[in-house]
Amino acid sequence: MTRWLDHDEQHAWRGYLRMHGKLSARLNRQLQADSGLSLADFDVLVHLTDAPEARVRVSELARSLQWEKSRLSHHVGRMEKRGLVAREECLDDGRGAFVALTTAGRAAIEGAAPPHVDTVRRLVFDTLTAEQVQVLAELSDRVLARLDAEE
Amino acid sequence: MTRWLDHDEQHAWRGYLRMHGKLSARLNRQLQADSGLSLADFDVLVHLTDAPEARVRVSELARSLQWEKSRLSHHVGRMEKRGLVAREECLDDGRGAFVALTTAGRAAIEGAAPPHVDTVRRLVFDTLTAEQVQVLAELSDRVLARLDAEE
DNA sequence: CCAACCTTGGTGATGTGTCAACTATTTCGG
DNA sequence: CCGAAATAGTTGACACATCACCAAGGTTGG
Repeated sequence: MTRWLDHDEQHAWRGYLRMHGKLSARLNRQLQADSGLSLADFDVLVHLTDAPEARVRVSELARSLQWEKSRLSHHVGRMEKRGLVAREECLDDGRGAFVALTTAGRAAIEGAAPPHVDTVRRLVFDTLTAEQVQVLAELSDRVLARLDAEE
Repeated sequence: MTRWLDHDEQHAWRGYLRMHGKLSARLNRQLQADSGLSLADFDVLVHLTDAPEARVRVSELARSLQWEKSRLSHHVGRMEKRGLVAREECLDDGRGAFVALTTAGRAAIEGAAPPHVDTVRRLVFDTLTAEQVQVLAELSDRVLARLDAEE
């Protein structure tokens, strides 16, 4: 028998969905307007700058972004066309490929990051108490663990 | 000067993004597999069943879903093609239109809701403490208020 | 060695979201 | 009343996500 959500649960669930919807829309718009990047572009570029030689194997990138490989492949194709990243072949493994940060890509992320972080801070961290942030982290980890456990 | 996120903030932020990504992907997949509906379809149908005569003006639906009108228009078009909803003209206002629930649409939502709620409960509410749920609701309201204030 | 199999990565079709431009109708100031 | 502005909704172009499938290179057991 299905147990429906009670009043408080419904409040929490609807609030969460609503917040995420509006928040991500806002962040996307701001990023797009300030730097011409989408959130997805931003994530890709962040992962590349974090890498030792600013290049990462496609499958590793997919894993750390938690993206499907085909999504990443399409996305990298579009970013490549815009000059933000470049594909490089892998000598060790003929099937493999690297995604590498270009100069333009580095410039883009360096320009995009400060206003983006400012916005996140203003909308989220300056708005919440330290305790709320703490609980958000715990709660996320917990749901993530549950998701992983159900694989 | 940009203040970067400190360690705890970064943990919370990354965790939240990761959780939302995986959670929504999972919910979408489950709903799709069980009932052939997407989360977006589901939301539309829920709002229609909540309405007095199971039909709502397009702009009101857009407002309560917090969707852009063009998104809704496209989506309704696709749902109409699948027989889940029907468009009806509005006599009071020649520009206006209603979106109405069809019999097939009602059947779809009634079949989809129980397994969906079960999944949400299992992944989220059974996993979290009552206090965490409480904080999630508060925190969502707070960020939403901040977003609204910045209009 | 080599045939079956697995892994890496890409492709095309289709559904979905966003933006800007558009049509049709209503509303309202003068 | 008339014409400008506001409102309701649609459309087309394009970015994006997902699915099913494919191609080519690697791996391994017989």
